[in-house]
Parts: sequence; C-alpha cells; structure tokens
Amino acid sequence: MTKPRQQDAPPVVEHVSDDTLRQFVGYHVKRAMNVIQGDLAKTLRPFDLRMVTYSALVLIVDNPGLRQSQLATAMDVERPNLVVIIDELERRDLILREKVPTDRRAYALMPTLAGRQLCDKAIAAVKAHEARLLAGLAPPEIKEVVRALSQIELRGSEE
Amino acid sequence: MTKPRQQDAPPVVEHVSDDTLRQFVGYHVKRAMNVIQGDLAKTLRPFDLRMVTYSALVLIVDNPGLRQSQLATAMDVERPNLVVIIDELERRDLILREKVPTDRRAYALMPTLAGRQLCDKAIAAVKAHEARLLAGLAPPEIKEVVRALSQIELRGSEE
DNA sequence: TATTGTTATACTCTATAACTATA
DNA sequence: TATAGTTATAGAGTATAACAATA
Repeated sequence: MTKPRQQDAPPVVEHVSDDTLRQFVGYHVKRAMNVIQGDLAKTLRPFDLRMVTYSALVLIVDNPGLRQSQLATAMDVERPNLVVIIDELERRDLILREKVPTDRRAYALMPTLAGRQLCDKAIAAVKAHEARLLAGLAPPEIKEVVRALSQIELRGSEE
Repeated sequence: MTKPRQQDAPPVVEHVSDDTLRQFVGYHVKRAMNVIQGDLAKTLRPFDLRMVTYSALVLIVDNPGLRQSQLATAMDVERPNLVVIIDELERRDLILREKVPTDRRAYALMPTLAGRQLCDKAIAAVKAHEARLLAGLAPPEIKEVVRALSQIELRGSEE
C-alpha cells in the first residue's frame, strides 16, 4: 500500500531525464547535427555564406557548367528555392549564369575567379573548424562513423 | 598550350560530383539526419504525432510534473513555441496542465493514461523502424557511432 | 526586480502550382 | 508533350518583444 499524498500534488522535477530518447541513434544524430550546423554557420559568417550558398558554390566550382536542375537535384532542394540561392551568388559575382548554345532554355552555372577563391578559403575554414569539432576522435573512429552514416543514407534511398 | 574551344562553350556535366563535400563528416551527418527524420516522420504519422510532439510526450511521460520552462530547455525549444505543442497534446487528452499549489504561475505537465499508452506504442514503433535503418550495422559499431556523436555534442556545449 | 506562461509577430526554410520560353 | 528556369504563394519551423499574473 502506498501512502496517499495529501492533495495529489504533482511531483517536483529537479532533473529532467532524457534517458528514453537517448536510446535512439537518431536523437544523437540530431543533437550532433545541431552542434555541427551551429559551428558551420559561425564558420561561414565571415565569408557571408550560409550553408546552402556554401554547398551550392562548392558544387558549382567542382562541376563547372552544371545546370540549375542538376544542382537542385544534387542539393535536394526544390528548383524554385534554388533560384534565389543562385541569384545571391550571381549578384556577388561568385558565379555566373552562362547561356547554353545547345539548349536555350538552360543556364550553365560557372564559377568566377572570385568565386573559386572564396570557395577555397571557405573550405579551408570549414576543414579547420570540423577538425576542432572532431579533435577527440581518432581517424579510424571517424572513418567508422562516416561508414555507418553512409549505410544509413543508403537505407533511406532504398525505400 | 591548351587547344582553345571554338566559342568557349560551357562544359556539359554528366555526373555531378560531391567529392569535396563528402570529405566532411557534417555532410554525412546531415544526409543521415534527413533519412532518419523522414523515416521518423513516417513512423509517427499513424499516431498523429510529429517529431516535436513525440519528444515532448516522451519527456512528459518520463518526467511527470515538469514545468513548461523545463521542457522547453530540455527540448531546446523557445518557450513561446512550446505553448502550441503543449496545447496540441492537451487538446488530445494525452497530457494535462495541472496547477502547482506552491507556484501559481507554473503548470505541472502530467501524462494521462491515454498519453502513456500512446507513448509506449510510439516508442515501440520508433524502435522497430530504427532497427531496420541500422540493420547493416553491428551493435558494437552502433555503440561506437553513438560515442562519437556524443563527443561532438559535448564539443558544442563547451564553447 | 525576476520568472511563468502567453500573445503577437517576423523571419527563414521548404513545398506546390502555374507561368514563359524553349525542346 | 515535356523540360528549364521562374514567379507567387503557402506552410512549417524558429526567434524576439512585450504582456499579465505571480514570485
């Protein structure tokens, strides 16, 4: 028999337990993601780049001439949303929309010299910040994590 | 000397390379996160729960009596945004806001029987789905990944 | 004076329909 | 007819200021 409380007053919680959620890998992925995103945003701010503009710039530098639709697919962004991203990069003269002679509907996205230079600097900064974030982990551990995450990525595309 | 192209026509990209981005652990965390979130959303849909309402419900079931401000801190959600989440759970009679005698400003969040039951079912479903997502990974690998992600979480709170 | 919950609001992100010009 | 890029718009998710009630 449990002793009844005087008024059924609600219990006071001193420490909030998230043990149940902690069982899930997804919970930790989300929390790590928040940290990484926050760090990345801070890292890119001096370059006046957001995560999406950074990703777009890197992909254009690595794949000069690609079409907006290709970039949208690669970034998993809807085409309408990509337009403003490209607008921003073009306005800053980091890339340019070049007419494609063989298909007058399409634009070939080309990085400018300034775009390639900013891209290189941003990548170096991101590398340095990520290294700090992963400082506690040995290279083989990192490889193992990437392998595991890639496995999860694959599972997603399977369905 | 490179042979100049006739009109400097932009190159055609057949396959978009994301090799540069793939170097970064954050890129893989983000992609895995997308898969996990998508799967989680699909898993919770039959229960009419979103990720935030699910997290809130689990935390209330595990910590009966906690205050909204405590829950907001635990979930890393702004207090104003938590209000609508709590409203939704209360409207569905999964939780209730109980008056706290010792502090008449605050509410103690309590799960109802229906809330605890739905929570249990949802947790079981999420467990099953996550198991499918991690099917290719051995338990020690999963432990290693969680350890690594926890390390990254800690780095974030350090700054 | 500070805190709890709340309202209103704004800003970003993301998603969809429909248009134009080409193919 | 289908596709590339675009426009407009709507819906999430998230963030801030300010208020009433209470500490």
